[in-house]
Formats: sequence, C-alpha cells, structure tokens
Amino acid sequence: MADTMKGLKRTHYCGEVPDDAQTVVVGGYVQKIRNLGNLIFIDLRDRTGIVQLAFDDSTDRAIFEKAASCRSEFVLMCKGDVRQRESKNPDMKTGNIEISVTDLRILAKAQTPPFEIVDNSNTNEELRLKYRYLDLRRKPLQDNIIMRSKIAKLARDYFYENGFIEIETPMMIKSTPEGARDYLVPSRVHPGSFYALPQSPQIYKQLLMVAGFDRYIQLARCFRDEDLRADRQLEFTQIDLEMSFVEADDIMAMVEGFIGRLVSELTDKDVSLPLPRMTYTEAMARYGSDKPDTRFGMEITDLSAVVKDTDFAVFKSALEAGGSVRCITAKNGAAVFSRKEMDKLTEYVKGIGAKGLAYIRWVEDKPSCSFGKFLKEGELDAILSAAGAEKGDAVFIVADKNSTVLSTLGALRLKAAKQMDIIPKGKLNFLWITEFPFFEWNEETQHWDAMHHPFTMPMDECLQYLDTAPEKVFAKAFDLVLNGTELSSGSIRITDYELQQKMFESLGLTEEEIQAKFGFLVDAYRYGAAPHGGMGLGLDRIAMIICDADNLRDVTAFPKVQNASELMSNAPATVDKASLDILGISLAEKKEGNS
RNA sequence: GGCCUGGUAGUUCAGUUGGUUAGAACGCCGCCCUGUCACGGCGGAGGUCGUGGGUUCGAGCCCCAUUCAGGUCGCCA
Repeated sequence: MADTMKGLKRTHYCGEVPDDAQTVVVGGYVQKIRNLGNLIFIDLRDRTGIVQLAFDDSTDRAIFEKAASCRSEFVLMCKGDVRQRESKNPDMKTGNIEISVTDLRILAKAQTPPFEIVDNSNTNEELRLKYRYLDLRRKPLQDNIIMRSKIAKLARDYFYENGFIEIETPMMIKSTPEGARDYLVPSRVHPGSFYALPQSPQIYKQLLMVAGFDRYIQLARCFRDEDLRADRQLEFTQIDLEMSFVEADDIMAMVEGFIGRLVSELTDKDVSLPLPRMTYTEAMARYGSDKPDTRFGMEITDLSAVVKDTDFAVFKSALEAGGSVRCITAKNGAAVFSRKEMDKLTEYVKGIGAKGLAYIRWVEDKPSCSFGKFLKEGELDAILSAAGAEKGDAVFIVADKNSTVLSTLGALRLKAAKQMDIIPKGKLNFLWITEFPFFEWNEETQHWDAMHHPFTMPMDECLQYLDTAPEKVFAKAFDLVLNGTELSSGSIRITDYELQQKMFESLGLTEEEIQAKFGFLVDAYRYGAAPHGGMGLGLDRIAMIICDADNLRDVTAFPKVQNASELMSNAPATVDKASLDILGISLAEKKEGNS
C-alpha cells in the first residue's frame, strides 16, 4: 500500500523553494536518484522545476531506507529543512539549497517508463504519443502547453478590456456543404438526420452581431474532416471575434493591438505597429504565395519581356498561350544545387503541376544553362542581368500559365531557402494580405467558387463587375500571415440581404438551395444589421510559432496523428450494433478477399 | 488516392560483399561507495531484426506484398 498525505500540506512548488525557506513540504515526481551509499540525493520534479532532496547520516534510518527504495517517476511528498548546499549548482534555479528530509511519503510507485522523461528526448514520436501522459511530463512539452494557456489568457484579457463579450456558440449545428468536409454526428431523436461539428462559428457570430452584441469573442473549437499536416489538426482552436460598426481597418487595428501585447508580454522579440500590408496580387507576383514568408528575399522576377523573342520552344509556347516566364535567383546557390539536386527539384516541380524546370548554375567563370543550346546570342546575358544573377548563383526558371508559374516558384522558393538554410531564426515577420479575389474558378466543376466565404463583402468599386467579370471582383478580406504561416483570416461581411442573395446567385446557387442552406441567415439580415466583420486567429498556430515548434502536435495536449487517429486512446473506434441501431444506422459490409 | 523517408534490446543507434553466438551507449536489475547533480566502480538480465511471402546451402542485409509512423501533393469556402 502506498503512503498517504495525511498530516502534510504542500507549502512550495519544487522549482520555487526560496533560498531562505526553513521547513517546507513539497510533492513531485522522482526525476533522478544519486545513491552514494551512505548519502542519497533525489531530484524531485514538478511543473515548476526541480529541487534536490538529501538523505545522510542525520536522516532517520527508516526514511533513509525508504529513499533508497525509490525509483524513477515515483510520486513523493516530503517534509524537510531547507539548508545551503556544500557545493552549489549554478545551473539550477534551486541550486543553492537542498531539503534535508524529515518525513518521506511514497504516494505512488511507478513502473519504469517506456522512455526516459528527459528534456531532450529523441524517442520516436509514435511511442511518445501512445504514452502521451508520460510525454507531457517532459518540461519542453509542459512549457508549450503552459505558453498556450498564457496566450489564451492574454486573448481574454485583451479583448475583454476592449469591450468584447465572450459568447459560446453551439457545437452541434446544421451541416453547410460549402468548404471543408464536416464531421457529422447522427441524431437519435431524428433518425437519418445529422448535426455537423462547426468548421468555425462563422454564421453564429454574424447572427450575434445582428442581435446587437456589438463585440464578440470566443476561444472556439473548430473541426474539419480533411487530411492532417504539420500545421493542420482536424480539431483546432480559433480566437474568434466579430465587431459591429467597423471597417476593415478597425478590425485590423484591434487585432494588431493584440499581436503587440502578445509579442511584448510573451516573447523576447519585438514587433512594430502597424504591421506591414500587401495586396494579394502583389504577394502572388513577388512571392508566389498568398502567405509569403518575408524573412528572406529570393523574390520572383518576370522574364517574359526579356525572352519575348526567344526561339526556345518551352518559353515561346508559354508566352504564346498567354502565360509567362519567371524566375527566382538563389544567391550563392550554385554550389548547393548540383546537377543531381536540380534533377530532384525538377521532379519536385513536376509533382506540383509544372511541366519542368529550366535552370542556370553559375559555378565556374561561365554559367552553365540547362537550355543554353536553344538560346540566341546575348539572350543568356539578358536573362542573367534581369535575374540579378552573379557568379556563384543559381537561377530557377519556370514557364507556363501565370498561376502555375507563380505557385511553382513560390513553392520552390521555400524549398530552396530551407535547403540553403537561409531563413533567419528568431524573427517574427507579420504581414497582412489584403484585397483577395472574391471568386476562384473551379476547373473541376467549371464554375466560380467563393475564395474566402460567401458572406464576404466585395470591395465597393468592384460591385459593378459582379455579373460581367467575376475575376475583377476583390473582397474586403484580409489574412494575417506570420513567417509564411496563415495565422488568421478575416473580412467585412455582407449585411445587405439583397446583395447576399445576389452573391449566392453568382456562386450558382438556386433560390431553393439558398433557402435550404442559408435561409435563416438571409432572413436575419432583413431585420437590420450594423456593418460588421471579424476574424478568427489560429490559437494553435500562434502557439506553435511562439514556442518555436515545427508541428501542432507539440503545442496540443492530446493531438491526432496523420491518419486522424489518436494513438493513446485509439480513437476513432467501432461501436456495437446496439448503439448503431438506436441511431438507425447500418454499415455497409466490408469487402473481403479479392481486393 | 499519389510521391518520398523511416521501423534492429526498454530507448537512441551501428551492423562490412548475404556467412559462426546480432553489437554500442543510455536505461533497467544486483553489489560497493558520505557531497552528487551526465555521480563513480564491479557484475548481470534483456532481441520473433515491424508483419507475411520469395530467392539462396545460408537473409537484419536481396526481391515482392503488407502494416505502422512522419513529410508532402491532392484536399483544407
């Protein structure tokens, strides 16, 4: 039987025992035991740090024996006298003192854990996720989870101070077939009907504005049934906000105020406000991305004018088809990108939709060009000059239709920068991306989709093109990007029901579909709504970047893995037939054999 | 669904051209040790080489399939 805590009440956390304390009671996990025979040291750990327990010839013999029987991760509580150490440990917060133990309780014994609970664990993540509760004992992970909590608290403090009201919106809502796949929850009371888990509280927060709450905030759990990535979990948290009587600038200023506090209070870095802005069109032209990482250069150069008279068939046909020829220049990249590496990159760009990759490597005195034999006298020099290339550089050129050229070079730019290791660490480059296109042409369905969401207000000067030229319609939408990661997405909403109706029609929805899917929303705006808009900031992604993690799993207590399962609990799991029967659900037989 | 990477003691890894009994470090267990803090010393236990099949006299190593994990493309209004 384990000991009890009877008669002991914790007075200090392990990492916070002050040098001048006298008698203390601490509790924690055994981090490390150093048994020197007639002298035993135990490092006791809790979430605040470590304190050293000492057992020697002044220790009661029974207590000494008990200390000798302790093992890693045993849960102890002890009372003792704080004394100065004979030799201090300057690397420890409590390194000046130790606790001479006068009462020791083993509150729980522990099996040897499947991996060591140490700060810099190299252990396979699969195993750590299976024993997540042990992995979470490690300080780096505890620090991340605690930082996440601080960010959440700061968000509440900041937005509460600015007059926001926290309101919970429902988790069980009606499925809206736009956007990502919904997680569906079957209804027992209405067999054959389903709730959806929210992808965001979008519609509800707009209705809260219609209701007159004026300023709303929620730390909202959101769900999307799409494949996971390093920066994408299927459930995640948004700092979700909405404001009435505002323009886009007002929302951006409010969010910038939060970002300013976030950076100054929770990091050792600086940020200057207002944050820089860039239009979507400019971001695509310069960086080939709507979430550009501006911590390094390597911007895209348009070579179309330089090669307009070329005989090189690849460039010529791209230009004739209305496309372009563009490049990025990797300074001092010729050595990094050998012929072999170039072949790999060529395969890479083919994998993301480009037809191929033309390149120039300037290693020796003369640049070597993958398409040199097709060029006329002087053309290579003109390209190099336009690209700003010098000896030692590598130039990557893509020719195709514009969207392909830009997205390919954008992806290549990131890949090359990572490979060259030129992305500066410790920088926080925030950037607003504004003036997004409203519509996006969907090749598959051959009609226009809403790029942001269909409740986004078009820019005033674009309203005239709604019927005639959808590609000329830009939206009052703005994304906040940090170091190449989309943190946040916001917009001014349509508050005029006639305009909303019109937008739905432009997206190809029939009157019946509009009524069935969004009838209650359209109806709501018939009763009057102040101009409003808002944002959703990805709490997980903010935490990830502030904690310098490269994966959301490292800032999520119990994350899912790539195949959307949770390795600790093995969710999702089958349920028994009786449970399904109650819901009126029958499963298709699994195919056996010849598959 | 496609592509790429990985799976060898509890953990992290090594393992030669396919060749005897698969190694190291840390951890674990036992003994010794009064100032450690990466304690030290001595000894010990611990392996279906992810799984299944194939080639071979012989497979951790070669081939095929499969599974698990990671990254990525598609997807993510």
